[in-house]
Amino acid sequence: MNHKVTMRDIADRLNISSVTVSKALGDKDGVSDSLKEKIKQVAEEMGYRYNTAAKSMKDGLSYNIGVMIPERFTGTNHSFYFRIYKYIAKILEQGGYYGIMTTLGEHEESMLTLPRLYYEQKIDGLIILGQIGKPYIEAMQEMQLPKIFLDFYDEHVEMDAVVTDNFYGAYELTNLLIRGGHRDIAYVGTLHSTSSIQDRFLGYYKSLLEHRIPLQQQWILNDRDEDGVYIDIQLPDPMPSAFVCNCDQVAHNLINKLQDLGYHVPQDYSVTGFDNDIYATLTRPPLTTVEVDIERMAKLAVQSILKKVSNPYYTFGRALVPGRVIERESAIALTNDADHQA
Amino acid sequence: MNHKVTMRDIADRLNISSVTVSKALGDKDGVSDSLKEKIKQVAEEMGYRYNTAAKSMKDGLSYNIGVMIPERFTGTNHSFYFRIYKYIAKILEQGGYYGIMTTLGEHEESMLTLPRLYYEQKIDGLIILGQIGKPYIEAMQEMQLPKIFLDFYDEHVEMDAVVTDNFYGAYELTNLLIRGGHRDIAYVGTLHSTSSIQDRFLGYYKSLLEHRIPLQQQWILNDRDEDGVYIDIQLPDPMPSAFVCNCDQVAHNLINKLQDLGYHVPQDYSVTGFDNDIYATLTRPPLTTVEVDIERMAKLAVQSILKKVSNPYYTFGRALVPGRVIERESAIALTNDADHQA
DNA sequence: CTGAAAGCGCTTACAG
DNA sequence: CTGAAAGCGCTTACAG
Repeated sequence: MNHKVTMRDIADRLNISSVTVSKALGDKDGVSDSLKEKIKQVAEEMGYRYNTAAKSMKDGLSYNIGVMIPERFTGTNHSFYFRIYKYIAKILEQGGYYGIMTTLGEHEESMLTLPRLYYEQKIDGLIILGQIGKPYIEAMQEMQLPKIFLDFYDEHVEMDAVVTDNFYGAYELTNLLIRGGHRDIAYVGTLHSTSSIQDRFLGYYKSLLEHRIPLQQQWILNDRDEDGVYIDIQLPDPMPSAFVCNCDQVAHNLINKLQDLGYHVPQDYSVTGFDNDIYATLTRPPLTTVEVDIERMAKLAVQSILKKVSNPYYTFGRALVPGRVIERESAIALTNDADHQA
Repeated sequence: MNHKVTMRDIADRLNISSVTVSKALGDKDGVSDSLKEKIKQVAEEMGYRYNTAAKSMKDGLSYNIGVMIPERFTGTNHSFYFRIYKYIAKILEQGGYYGIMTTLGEHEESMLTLPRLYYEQKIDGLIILGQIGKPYIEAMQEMQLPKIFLDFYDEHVEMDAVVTDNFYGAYELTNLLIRGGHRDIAYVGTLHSTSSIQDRFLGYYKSLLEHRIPLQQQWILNDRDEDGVYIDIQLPDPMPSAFVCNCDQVAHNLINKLQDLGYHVPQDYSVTGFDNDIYATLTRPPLTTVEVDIERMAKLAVQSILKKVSNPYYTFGRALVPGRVIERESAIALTNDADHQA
């Protein structure tokens, strides 16, 4: 491996100063074009590679952004996390930054342990990807570091957040069902679990309100426990004609359960999902759902955090990324002759 | 943000030198216990955070390991990549390192563009996670950097690799089918696509050989094209009684296809997968498959790359991580009365 | 257009 | 046990 080539080595070879080499390689003014060319050429020849650590020390920036993913919620949705992290990493790289992912274990979350990344000044900003508990959110406030929430938010703390427009997506989905003649529509999701579940519920509720359909408490079905672990969904009695599920995976679980009981989807019951993730196309029938624009969320999150890095006073509140309803086969219009009371 | 607290600030506050602070905080010898305690306390009070960049410059190490994932293959298997990357990141962190993921786009792969991470000395080592093309593998040889392959290998280059014991896993799975009375067994996977597909095929073949069952060329079925994109699987005529698929997703696709044609799995045909990923439990019936020990692969990969960082001459060749056969419902013993010729 | 000096925050080797 | 000096590789501000 020999000794690594530095600007000084290039300078020595050309009998010039390292300052000039620095200027040339950084395409700064103050070097004649001919010398600049020569320097770049020699740098190439000698296999010079820029030393980021030196730059980092100079300007006190690591050029890394942390992405913290709470372990509690990754259990279910690997594909979403992988895809969005991939975009985040790629977009950061285009901006001269790199992403460092860290998972927040349940133990660290409950002990309010801040990430090592922070204590080692490894990062200039932090994207928190996925819902974390309030105590931890509060503990994080002491971190002297720009940070944003991605894919969730918390009203009790003034933190910038980038989220899908969950409210509007669920509203549109419910409207679609109502246009299809459904009036008995259940919502599947534990309301206090995450901001997404809550906002999707409210979109569903808004649609009911607009169509003057009363909200039935017994048609709000829990899908997970306090820890976000899926539970067996208790079917209500009487049954609705359609189920608006808070995510594709839950729609998948529900459809499996209905099918196991001998029902047919969508003939007996219409079911909708949310996210358009792997479950949307895997489920049979494939799900009518809302596609989350993962790439745009990643891009907005990266742009926002980088803006906050260069200006710590920059805030934007809550940025909504619109989704898109995708109609597949798990939901159909209600036919007049069918009677859906169990 | 004020000015960031440095060791010098702590030293000034206590009227000592920064050397002593460095020793105390690094738990080195040469500071009295009482002073050491005092220094740590003041550091805490002042909100001191260690500056990794300075250390990096000092010893020429970034304390980052790159993880390169070729984009060409991530399309299919997000869950695997997410899980293994999560483990890699976690285990690196335990070793005082951080992971930086970078995807290798198809364009970069064909243009033989080396990752920016390398040119910026951002990493001390590189884990290449997922099959890449030979030309790129060769281009990578010029990188002065410890690197290992994870989840694949290439015979033509002497590179260390950590892989599942694909050969043995497929061998055991095929043995299981043969013990169940199957003798007409097809293999599903495009042989020249990846080392995993090839090795799993060879395990299948070894099992046939041991049981003196001739290999039938028409029972080796392609599942993807040159670019790794899944193709429609052409069913052979005559049909076998069982299919050994090179991965769970392909088993999933095959089962769907068989079911669409009106066949029943496993009553009409037994089908096995490989990986025990999300498809294994999603598919109906759930798949008999081989569980890949992702955590152990990640751990071994991290240990190996860190060993190579501290000693560039360390090599270990090809490390095999054993898998584990999991019997579910997609494969059953052949009953005597059934006749499986189409 | 070119370069000597200083400094970013730490650590190592050495002197007291 | 404590600290002054030097250096890691770059860049910025200033002088020539």
